[in-house]
Amino acid sequence: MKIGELAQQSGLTPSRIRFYERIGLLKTVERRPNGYRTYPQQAVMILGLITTAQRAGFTLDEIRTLLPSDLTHWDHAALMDALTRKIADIEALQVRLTQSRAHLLRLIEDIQERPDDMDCAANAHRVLTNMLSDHPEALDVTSGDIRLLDTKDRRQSVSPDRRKKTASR
Amino acid sequence: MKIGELAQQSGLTPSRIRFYERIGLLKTVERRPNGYRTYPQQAVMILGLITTAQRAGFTLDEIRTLLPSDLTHWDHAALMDALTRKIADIEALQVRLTQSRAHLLRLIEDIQERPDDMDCAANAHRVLTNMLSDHPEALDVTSGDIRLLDTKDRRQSVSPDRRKKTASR
DNA sequence: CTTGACCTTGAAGTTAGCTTCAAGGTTAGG
DNA sequence: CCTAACCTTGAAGCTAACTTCAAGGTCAAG
Repeated sequence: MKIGELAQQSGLTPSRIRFYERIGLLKTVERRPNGYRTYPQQAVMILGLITTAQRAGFTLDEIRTLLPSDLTHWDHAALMDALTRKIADIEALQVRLTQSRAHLLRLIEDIQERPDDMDCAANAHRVLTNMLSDHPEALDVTSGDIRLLDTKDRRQSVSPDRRKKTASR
Repeated sequence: MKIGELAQQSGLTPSRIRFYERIGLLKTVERRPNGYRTYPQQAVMILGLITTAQRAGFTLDEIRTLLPSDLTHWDHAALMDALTRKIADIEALQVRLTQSRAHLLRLIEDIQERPDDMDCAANAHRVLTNMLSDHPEALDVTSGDIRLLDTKDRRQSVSPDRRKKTASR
């Protein structure tokens, strides 16, 4: 099977498949005399596996370390471990989302609850003050590193702009 | 207040504050004769507001369009609309996470449920087949664009690698 | 009058996961 | 023989939200 056909059958683009090969997620495949890649039927399954894992929140890096070159020889322990940790990540994210949602709902209520005798400017100030004093860290779940989330750990190492919450509290 | 002090009080880095100014999220501030930026006390609140909004899942772009130059003059309708939509986004993501979690749990169970008379290779194949036939689109929530999620709409326009699910199903 | 902690700027780097481009070789059909 | 639809490669571009770098100005203390 040439790359175009594999693309059709897997639902991915050829560029994506070549990309996966480049980063070592797919092992280098056989070539025809003319240089064209030739894939075995199994490749469809591997690609399906990869996209499924991605949807479950695994990064390509994680998938690469878990995927054995031989699909029948998995590292059972590592796999179970990864699955378990990913579930924990998802749960942490769920907690965070629940809090965010609640926070937004409270905010909406708070905005609508303007006392009759208060003008918009004062109300804006009231709401803002409420909001900023609201989450005394509550939302700071600083969750695990699940890639469904944009949690790129923005902490710093040792660098020019080295302060960030130096003092206070 | 100079930028360093604002950084301390807000918990952000100076580079980040300057960056926010560059992209038009913060309006250009006053300068001292020597070129240093000078911030009013209010700036702390604005930055707090921005980071809070970010944690709730708003992108800087969204925040920019919602933030009025005068903190006491909000576009009430647009704000409510955005908040409501963000809540919907969060809920969509929660649905997706619940499905992912369930999927992973089922997978773990499935792996452990190996029939006594089956070897690991065959079990691997069984599990894989199960998994790939499992989600007949169920996980394809293709949720809203909440930035907590890595949902960069990978659909294509008109391009070289123009096929992606041309036929099938 | 030197040191070091600030401040300034514009440009380039980072991460993840791809896509797009440029410049070409191959092949099947008419 | 030509054309269109494939295939190849390496390099560069994209997005978001920053950070880092280089090269330099400012200022208070000792």
